[in-house]
Order: sequence, then structure tokens, then C-alpha cells
Amino acid sequence: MTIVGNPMGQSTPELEDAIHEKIRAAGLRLTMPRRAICAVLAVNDEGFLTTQEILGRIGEQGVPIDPSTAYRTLDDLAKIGLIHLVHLGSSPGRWHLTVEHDHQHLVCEICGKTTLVPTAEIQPMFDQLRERYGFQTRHHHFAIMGHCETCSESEEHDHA
Amino acid sequence: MTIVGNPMGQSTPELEDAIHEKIRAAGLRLTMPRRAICAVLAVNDEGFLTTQEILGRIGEQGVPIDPSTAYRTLDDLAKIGLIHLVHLGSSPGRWHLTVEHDHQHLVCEICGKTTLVPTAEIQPMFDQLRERYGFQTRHHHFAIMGHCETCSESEEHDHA
DNA sequence: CTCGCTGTTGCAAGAAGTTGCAACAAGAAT
DNA sequence: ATTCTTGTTGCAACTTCTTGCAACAGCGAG
Ligand SMILES: [Mn+2]
Ligand SMILES: [Mn+2]
Ligand SMILES: [Zn+2]
Ligand SMILES: [Zn+2]
Repeated sequence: MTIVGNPMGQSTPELEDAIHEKIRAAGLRLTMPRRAICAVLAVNDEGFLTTQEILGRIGEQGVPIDPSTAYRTLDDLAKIGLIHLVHLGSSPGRWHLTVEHDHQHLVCEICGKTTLVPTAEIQPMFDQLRERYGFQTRHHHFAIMGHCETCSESEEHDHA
Repeated sequence: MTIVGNPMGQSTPELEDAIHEKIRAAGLRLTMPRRAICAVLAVNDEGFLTTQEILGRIGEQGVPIDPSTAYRTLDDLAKIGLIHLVHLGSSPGRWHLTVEHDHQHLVCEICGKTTLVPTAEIQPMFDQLRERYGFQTRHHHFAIMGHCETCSESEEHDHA
């Protein structure tokens, strides 16, 4: 089950620039390996990629980078809030852009379909958690696992 | 940051039996390695343990089991709904008992404190997701990351 | 443009996690 | 109690991920 948002898409210079901006703003250096990783992330806006997949794409396209560099860099990008690690099922975690994503994700465990839900729709729950427990939800960009409409219906048929 | 519920606690025979029951009911064989793993899970009711931690405890106490067996067995137990893999931050996933846990977890990213929230309090959100998107939330036992009351307050002080 | 500081990289070694397979043992049948 | 079937285990080989470190290069200062 591959989960990508813009598989063979065009690069999106605006987004890529915005990412570079954030990296600089955080005081990180804009190196070649980082540019390569950002490029992959930019064309996969809305996608969820594993570190291995990112490494693979970079290798296909140009100068490969060392795996350890990829692992470390992705951690760094997460630390500055540019990307986010999402665990879909038991497979390795997947990286997902955070910038300009004011939504949450519903992920179907069966077919992998992801549905976007405006954060506003879930906000009331977060507010309630804060009121009752003083708990400040942080990862305002997370994935809720379950079964999508289509797969739910097929399941009912199977039971009949 | 270690997250356990009953660190050096007594074994809880009732819970352990309930687990054995579930394993048998699923048509799985009750082997020595599985008994060992269940024993660790039973004394750590409410705890979150990594596979490595489980392996470590078994090694300390008696006959060690092969790592591959542990990884495979834990996957099997998850498949029959006995345990659940929870990702707290970027560390390896942690196993958590599902049986008799009708609650969700608020996990503090800073101090690791976990707060239990009755599922009923979050149910309205799940219901809403179903009404609007036809989405059936499955993992009714998940972790919401954020900052607990205490840590939120310290942060405010730091800013001042 | 050149220099210098220091954050980053690639490499190598190791730890963690996965997979195929032959030997083994849980538990049903007799 | 004994036998038989087949799900499980431990081992070995492999892939993935992590960590320490010396060489390197981004980029600010001059
Ligand atoms: Mn998104
Ligand atoms: Mn619980
Ligand atoms: Zn689906
Ligand atoms: Zn806290």
C-alpha cells in the first residue's frame, strides 16, 4: 500500500522555497542532502513517505545521500516543525509535511485512503481536553486510524 | 523516560488467565514464550513497554526467548486485539494491553505522564467523524500527544 | 573574494528488527 | 498414554536504523 499525494508530480517552487526559508530561519544550513530531501517532500505535498522511500527517490534522480544523513536530517526537520512523523499501522513511520496543513487525517487501515478533516471540526475535543485535564494537545496534525466509508460497507456485506 | 504502570508489581493471576483465555479462543497455542510475554504484560497492566524492554524482563527472570519470537508473538497478540502498538514520540513503538481498557490516553511529550480519559468523553468526536465522513474509527485506544498541565505551566514561566 | 568557525556529512561499526526454514512441541484424535 | 498434524520456535542471514568520529563545506565576518 503506497501512500503518496503527488506521485510523479511537478516540483512546486513556491512550496520548496517556503521550506528552504523555514530551514534558514531555524538556523540550519541549506546543504545538498537537505535540498534533495526537501525536493522530494515538496513534490509529495499531501503524501506520506517512509525514510526508505525518500532515499530511493533521491537515488533514482541524482546524487544519492547516505542513509544516516537522511535519518538525521528528517529528525531535524521534524524538530523545527516542518514535517511530522505519522504511524499508519505497524509499518515504519511516514513523514508528512506540516506547513500549510491546517487539517487532520483519517486513514483507512484497509485501503489506505486518507481523508482530510479541517482542524476546526476536531478543535472542540481539544478544547475539552484542555478544560478538563489542563492538557495542551501538541501534534495538531495527527492521524486517526479506522475504516473508510467504502470499506465499512464491504465489511457489512461480508458478514451477511 | 520509562513508562510503566506496575513496575515491580505482583503478578495478577486473574488478568493473566483472561489473556490466556483470549489466546486459546483465537486458536493460538499457549507456548512457553507466549506465557512469558503474557506474564510481563500482566504485571505491567497500564504500562507501555517496547519489545526490547519485554525481552529484557524475560531474560532477567527466567529462560530467555529469541528476539524474533518476541517480535512475531507481539504482532500476533496485536492481531487478535489483545494488545495495541502505541507510538509515543519518535522512539520505538510501545505495547499496551487493550483488554478491559475503555479509555484513551493523554501522553505528555515532556515528562511522559499519561492521563486516562474515559472513551465516553471522546465518543462525540468519533460519532461526528462517522456522520460526516462515514469513517469508522477503529483504534478506540490511542494516544494523544501534548503537554500536561504541570509542564504547560512551567513553559509559561520559561517564556516570562 | 578569501578565511575561519562550526554545523553536517559519509563512513564504519554496532544494535534493532525481519524473514526463510528445519526441528520441535501443543493439543486434538485415537 | 501414544500418535499425528501443523502451528511455533530458534537459528542464521539479512535489512534497517543508530551512533561516534574525522573530513568537509555552508555561510558569516573581514
Ligand atoms: Mn496533511
Ligand atoms: Mn490503556
Ligand atoms: Zn478504505
Ligand atoms: Zn508533563
